Amino acid sequence: MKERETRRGRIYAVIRRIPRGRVATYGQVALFAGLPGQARLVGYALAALDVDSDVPWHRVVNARGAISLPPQGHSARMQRARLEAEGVVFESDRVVLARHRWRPRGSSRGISGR
DNA sequence: GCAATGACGCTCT
DNA sequence: CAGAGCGCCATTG
Repeated sequence: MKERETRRGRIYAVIRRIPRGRVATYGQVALFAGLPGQARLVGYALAALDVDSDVPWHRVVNARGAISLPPQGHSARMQRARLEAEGVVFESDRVVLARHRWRPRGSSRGISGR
């Protein structure tokens, strides 16, 4: 499990460029990684992440803005705690994507700000 | 090599 | 707003 990490490496690279205090959805990461529609691959890549990874995986949430990991899970609590520590606001166990959605240059797609 | 599973997303009910 | 169904691809048994 080391070769063919191109796809995974690409995903990690995208996640690494997510600014602090901002969050991105799996679909977004997949899209910017060159894998449109393959949000599952992103989740799979994160699941295989090493504890020593310098990848801010906690900044990745699902399309609803909620943490995909089991709420009672240790990782889920850590993710939320870390996000809140960065200033991310939660609303009913969901991140306010309208306010914290990562917006890389060029992804305007005609948004009026919300 | 086939079958089942999984850190998801979108649409319909 | 919540729940169920279908699709897409990679990893594992």
